[in-house]
Amino acid sequence: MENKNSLQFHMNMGKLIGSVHNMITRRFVQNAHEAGLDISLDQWMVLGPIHYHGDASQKLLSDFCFKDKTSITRIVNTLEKKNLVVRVPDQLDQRINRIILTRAGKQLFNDVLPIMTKTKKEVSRNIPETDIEIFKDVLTRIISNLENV
Amino acid sequence: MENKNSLQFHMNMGKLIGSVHNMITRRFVQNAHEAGLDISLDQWMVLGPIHYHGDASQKLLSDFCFKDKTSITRIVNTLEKKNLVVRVPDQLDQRINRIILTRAGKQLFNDVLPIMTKTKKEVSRNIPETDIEIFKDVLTRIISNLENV
DNA sequence: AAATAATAGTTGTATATTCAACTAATGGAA
DNA sequence: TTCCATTAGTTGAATATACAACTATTATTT
Repeated sequence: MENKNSLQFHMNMGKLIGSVHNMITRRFVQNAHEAGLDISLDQWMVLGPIHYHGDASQKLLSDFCFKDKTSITRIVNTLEKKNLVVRVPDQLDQRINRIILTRAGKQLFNDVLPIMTKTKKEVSRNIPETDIEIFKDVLTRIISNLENV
Repeated sequence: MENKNSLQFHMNMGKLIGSVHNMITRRFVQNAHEAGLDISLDQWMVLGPIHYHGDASQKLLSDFCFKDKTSITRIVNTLEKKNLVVRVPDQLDQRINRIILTRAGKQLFNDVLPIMTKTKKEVSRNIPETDIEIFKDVLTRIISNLENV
């Protein structure tokens, strides 16, 4: 583990991304927990679009979040169990579920916003804004490299 | 979903990193599968250090992979079930498991190396090397921002 | 030497992810 | 209009993650 090869392995991009992803997830949950809020980062990633859209279908959430429809099904299950959202069948197309925030869901959304801001600040501390921009740009390029193949 | 706020949400860093992480994981597994190999990215991330170190403890793997010791326990379980590694109790400290590659494990390691290279190439296609360097640097900085708090 | 603290791993519980296979509803083509 | 393909969502099985609580072993302290 002490030679050059191992260091190179250590710095592998996939591993770095995975580690950072896990760390951000953990930090977000911790910050939320300290504020007395019970929500995971993935639940938040789905709750956000539900809030902005108003009556998103699960398909839309799936596309928007780059998550499998299965994942959306299960996250919406969890949110529904917590009484944060409800599934309402679409009037015109019976295949579609419209996901609607409950009052508690709206409340939680507003409570979590500052947690998100705090987490973002902790994550990007001491990193130049220009590097953050390049960082996001690379992420976006990787997504388009892997998206439709 | 069509206004400025939603776009901003869409471009959220945590979400981007999560999406990219999932996409790379999926692509790696697909590439391995096409080559007739059955291994996940996380299994590979643990198998690599086992190979380089020779007789790594689970604690070392945990530190090295930025994964919880629980995760290591379970990934090693999986690798053991597949007869890729064995747990050997340390002679001096009975608390420690030494994780050793089997012949099949060494074989798989060598078979997977080109898959890793291929995946890396697909991921970083059309992205300038200088941007990749900044990208990795930002990832490393985020890790140190979140590591010991 | 005996009590206590620290370390290495495991197990239980809850959440998240993917793929494949499935149901149900919609839309188009013969 | 009937058959067929597509679309939206669910379910099952396998893998991965974190935290808390646990056992067993080693190290430290009094």
